[in-house]
Amino acid sequence: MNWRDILQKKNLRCTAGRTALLSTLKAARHPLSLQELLQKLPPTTDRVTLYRSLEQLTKHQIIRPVRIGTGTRYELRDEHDHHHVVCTGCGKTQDISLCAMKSLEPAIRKAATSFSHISDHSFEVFGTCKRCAK
Amino acid sequence: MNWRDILQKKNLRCTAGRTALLSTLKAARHPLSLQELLQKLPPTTDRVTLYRSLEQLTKHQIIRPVRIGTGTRYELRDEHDHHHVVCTGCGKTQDISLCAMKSLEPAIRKAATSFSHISDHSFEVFGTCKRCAK
DNA sequence: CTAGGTGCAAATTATTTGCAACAGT
DNA sequence: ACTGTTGCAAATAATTTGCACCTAG
Repeated sequence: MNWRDILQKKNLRCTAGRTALLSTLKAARHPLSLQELLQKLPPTTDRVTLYRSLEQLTKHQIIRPVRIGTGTRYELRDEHDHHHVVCTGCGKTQDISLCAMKSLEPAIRKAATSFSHISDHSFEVFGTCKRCAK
Repeated sequence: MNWRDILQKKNLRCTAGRTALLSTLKAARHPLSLQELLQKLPPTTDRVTLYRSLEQLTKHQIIRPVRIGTGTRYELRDEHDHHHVVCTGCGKTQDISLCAMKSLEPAIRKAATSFSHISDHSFEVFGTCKRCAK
């Protein structure tokens, strides 16, 4: 499935900026901050447009904000069977291919008594990478 | 153990501002944003001082930043056997008294091959509260 | 054609920094 | 006293808003 189809399915227009953004996120294989995106995307990319694209794509569940350290980063939402380990020293992240929700979901649904339904979750693990530990 | 002891143990000075901040976080029983803190703390509280206090207390592991929705909120770090369910509609949070790390830790340590050690984690669940679902 | 998107300017808001005065131990 | 903390002013950076123009469908 290409970007065009994904966008159209949500009634979003397929523009050059958006496909560039999505491809960049895809290529990165780990969450990118606004800053990082501005660096990787063509220099003509407008800050404000990027803000708005991220907002739209997030709202339509195509990407997901991941809150790491101080800032927010974004990743494609398609593969959510993994989480991240983040180095508190240098910010480097490594994927871990397990999903916290898989095992915990039943208990959480039972515990979240004042909630009507659960839609998403975020799980980040923090530590020190071998490089920073030296 | 009172705030004075906790602060002194970390070589931090026990000031009125800090104890007020800690007591407020304690009383809230759920993570508070900078905004919320400014509201709850005495009106003389300085924004900048609050930023710096939060930074210090975070660095010394007395409090912990929790990234929810758009912003960052803070909570005491003492009881970490719970997580939060956050309503994406109104921001309301409910505690769930289970710890994601308990069951997942062994698998995570094994998977995080490029990490020297794991220090912390954050786990947030998003959903819609019954009120917003209507 | 026409509603959704974009780009630029400008307003807001959030966060950081420098420095002199102050307070805890 | 000595050093960490605070408060204020001011610089920076981040995010939002308005509006005219553009473009995918």
